[in-house]
Amino acid sequence: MSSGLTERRQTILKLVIQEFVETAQPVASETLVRKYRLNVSPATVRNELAALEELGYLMHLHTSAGRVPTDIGYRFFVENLMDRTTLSLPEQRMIRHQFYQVRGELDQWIQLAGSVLARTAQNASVVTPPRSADRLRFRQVELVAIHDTMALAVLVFHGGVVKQQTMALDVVRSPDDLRRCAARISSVLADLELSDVEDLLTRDQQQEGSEFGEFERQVLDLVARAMDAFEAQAQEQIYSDGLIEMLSQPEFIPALAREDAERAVERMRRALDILKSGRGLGLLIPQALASDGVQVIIGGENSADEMREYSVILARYGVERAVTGVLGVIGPTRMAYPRSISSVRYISSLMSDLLAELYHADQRSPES
Amino acid sequence: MSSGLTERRQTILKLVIQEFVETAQPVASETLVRKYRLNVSPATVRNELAALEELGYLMHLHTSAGRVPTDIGYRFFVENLMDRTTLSLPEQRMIRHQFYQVRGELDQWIQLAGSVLARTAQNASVVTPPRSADRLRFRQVELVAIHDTMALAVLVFHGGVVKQQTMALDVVRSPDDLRRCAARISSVLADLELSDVEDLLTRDQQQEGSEFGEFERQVLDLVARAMDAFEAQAQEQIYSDGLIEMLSQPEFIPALAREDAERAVERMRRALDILKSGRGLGLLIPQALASDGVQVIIGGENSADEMREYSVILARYGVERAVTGVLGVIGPTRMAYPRSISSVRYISSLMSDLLAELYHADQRSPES
DNA sequence: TTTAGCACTCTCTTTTCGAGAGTGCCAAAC
DNA sequence: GTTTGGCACTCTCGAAAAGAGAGTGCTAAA
Repeated sequence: MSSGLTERRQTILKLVIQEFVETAQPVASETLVRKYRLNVSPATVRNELAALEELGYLMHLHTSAGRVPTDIGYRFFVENLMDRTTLSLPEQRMIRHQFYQVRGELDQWIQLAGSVLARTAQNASVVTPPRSADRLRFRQVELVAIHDTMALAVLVFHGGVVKQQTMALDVVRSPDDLRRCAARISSVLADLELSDVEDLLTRDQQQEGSEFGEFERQVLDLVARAMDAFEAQAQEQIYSDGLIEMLSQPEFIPALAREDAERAVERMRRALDILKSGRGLGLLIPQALASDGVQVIIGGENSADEMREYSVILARYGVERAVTGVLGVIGPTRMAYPRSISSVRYISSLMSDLLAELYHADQRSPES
Repeated sequence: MSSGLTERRQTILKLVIQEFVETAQPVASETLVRKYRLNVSPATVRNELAALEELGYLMHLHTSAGRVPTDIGYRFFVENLMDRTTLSLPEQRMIRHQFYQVRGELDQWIQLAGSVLARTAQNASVVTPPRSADRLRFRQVELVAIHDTMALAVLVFHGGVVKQQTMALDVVRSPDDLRRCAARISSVLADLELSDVEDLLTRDQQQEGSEFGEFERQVLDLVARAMDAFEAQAQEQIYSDGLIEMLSQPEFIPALAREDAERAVERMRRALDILKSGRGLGLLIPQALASDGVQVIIGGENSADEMREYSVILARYGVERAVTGVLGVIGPTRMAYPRSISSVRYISSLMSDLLAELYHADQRSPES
């Protein structure tokens, strides 16, 4: 009978997980003894493995196969057994340098974060753009003529959000004309939210003589439409990268995953779907947005059924009370947790620092 | 002996291709007779199939399998046999409506074009953003304070290209201060290209007292850097979509593609790589940019070896002498050419019209 | 408690075999 | 001369069988 998780069993569990993560093959008692020079015989290890199985940390695919960790096993590993490493200093330096090279371009940060995460964790990555918890607030608009009957409206919102829209002009307008209109709108709408803008529009429509010229109304409509579109899609945007890295994991290679090739293909297709649609992640992201530190969700711990074979590692980044986003790694449960976690931790703190600079908050994160 | 491509042989070739495109299975003589109610016996059809094979239009995987089209067969089909259809009017209307809904947002056009192409052709799509053949020309800059020590620079270039950059401020600056600086820079750099900007910078550096203040120089540097970055990445940007659609084709499903599952997976991985890296497309796109009409590249006609099993359908879109891009469909050679081609043709002409409006060119494309 | 020995189980691979599909060819029919 | 029925031939595909190998679980001894 099992008498709990003794020291030695923990050691063996740790070795099984490390070995399995490395080789993607069920781990046999003899392999452990040989590879890690344990001072006991395979038979002893077998007894311990059987105990670990009974305790729920390992499982057996069939009688004559080695052991494979369960979700519970991984969980225990992540919480208690794992070496808490950080990325090596040269790696950190290289990553910081890459971010430096795209300084000033927030869009690029997101892409870069995704690509770095994917490369270091050798799995897929997800990044949501930094978002303010507040509603979008208007700041100013610039109107630039592209040619006689077409203008570009550059809308700037609080928090540095910029949106551009082209608009048709009913009549030819001089640059001065445009500038004057932009200035007027900018001052009228300054600091307003979408609902305020809409109120203003309906109020103006109801009274007899409109306060605004026809063109000004056109611009106002455009602003309202742009804000609406932005808020509508704000929640859903998830940038992802590293598909190829993830699909290079043995789980997706029938020759290595000892199983029906059929299933490997089906799995591939599903993984694609998860990343493209964000289904299965939907709940996790708001959750991560509301939590501190690095979240690790292992396999079936995730409520979404199609995610039962995947683990997700997420961390919030950004500046609290100003803008926050989520970034993380997603891959098969057989994942190099220490490396993935440290990578997520590092990138999130780096991004937080970068954003803090931008938002002038001097609350540097502990790491970095 | 074969005596050329008689009428009947052409009919049969057409049927074989249609049947194969539909079912993804080698086509047998009896199937043709039964399904298309030919008034000849299977034996006659077999003779014709043998002749078509000798002429190079069909091939045989092994003795007792039906016929499959060769690249040459597809080529002849596309040039001579294919029904030249267009998308149905309801489809056209729906697509136009979708574009209308994102009017004014060029970035969205590109995404939408990709998604529509992928859906109608049930294959992957590629779209390059519209680019001017000319170098980037500066138009104006706006500086907006994000907070005391951070500003957002919105750079507007000719042709409606907008780029945003954040920049750190060494000292606190008032909105007026920023506006004045932006105005100065805007007028100094107006209509200049990258090389001009760089010249101006070095020239200013060489003379004793700089013409610009320290802050102004900082903004100038930023402009130069942004223009450089833009031009560097301008060529390479390829947006792609429809991966899932393509990978749902039988070629990627081992159960349906009668062959080693191993190979299907490998093929999947390669397809991914092609779309992500754009390798194998590299040459095709500049080529399409220099050609009129819809380009069809079938299988091995493409010089890139990894593309031997794929066909690419490309068309240029945009306004000649102003901005042009390329869009198209990519998928297995067994592709619904009529539909894909008409879809590429329609979307490219639609995008051309939209851009023409933007660029005030009244050269509407023939279709649409 | 540990360990050696060994039977047992299950998978994975290879081989074999038969069924089925479809062709190619020949000789007769039109 | 073209078309067609008949039929042998070829090759694939799937199922079944057999053998090898891996690893366990159990037992009994150290």
